[in-house]
Amino acid sequence: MIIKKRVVGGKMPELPEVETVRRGLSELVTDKQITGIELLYPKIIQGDPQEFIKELTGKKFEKIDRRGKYLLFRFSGELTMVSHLRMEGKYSVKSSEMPLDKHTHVVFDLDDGTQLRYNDVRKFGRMHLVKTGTEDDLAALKKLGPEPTPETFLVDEFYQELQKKKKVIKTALLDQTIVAGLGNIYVDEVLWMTKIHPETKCFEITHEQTQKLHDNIILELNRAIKAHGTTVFTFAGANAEIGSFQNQLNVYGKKGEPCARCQTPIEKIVVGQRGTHFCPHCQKLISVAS
DNA sequence: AATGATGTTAGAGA
DNA sequence: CTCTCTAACATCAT
Repeated sequence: MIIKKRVVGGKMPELPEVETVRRGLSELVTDKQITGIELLYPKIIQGDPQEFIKELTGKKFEKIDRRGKYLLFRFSGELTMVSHLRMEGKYSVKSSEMPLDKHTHVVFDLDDGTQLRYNDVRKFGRMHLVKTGTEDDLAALKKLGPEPTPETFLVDEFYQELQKKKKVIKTALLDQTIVAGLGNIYVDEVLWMTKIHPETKCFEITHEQTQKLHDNIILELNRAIKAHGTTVFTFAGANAEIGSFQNQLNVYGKKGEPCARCQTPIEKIVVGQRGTHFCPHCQKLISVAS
């Protein structure tokens, strides 16, 4: 007996966590066939739940892709399930013998006696079934900015976008339309790395700062992917913490602790209704124009 | 005990 | 179109 159950997905599904889930789940479900689906909380499904069950039953997992924080499950029959974990969504593959967790909302029965289970305490996650190739027509994916890779995320375009925006940089980086994948944690980290105050107006950020910010976004997300995000994998009842990125955070959740660069205590404020951590010494607000 | 905060995003309203 | 605020929901800390 090796692995009885495995939970893939942690509490912080930003891009690195979603990518970690994608990689972990790919190994667990690829080539398996869905023999049945139970919807314990049908609101997770966008569109007609009965149609969702009917269409996917009998289909086989071919691969899993990712776009921003969205998982794209590719099935036989030209079907794609677009899945967003929102705040606390998690997938697990377990034997059908294992009791269901209290917050399991969707169960896919697989042809090897296991089940792919979707668990989500706050029920914010959503799944959407579309014909493969039409996923970009979904409003959510259509407006998504470039993936944060050197090939797709271009400094000049980034700078042009920022120059057009009147809102503050923290809010802009969170909204997924300029660049996809950053969430509250990595935005705070990346702004600290680049020494930009989170309330800096986008149009006030210089080209040089934009270049550094761009490079740091790519660097930081890749570092986090390498550390497997903060994902917790569960092996046969014993927890094994594989994701280790929380050890590399510099400001998120560090209120009152000394800044790693200058020892000034990290402050926590609210920006755009989101908790925001920064170093008041390293990240000065240059202009207060509003 | 009641209130506020918690990783996200769609949708409403200005 | 852009921007801001709230709702969706459960749990935990204060």
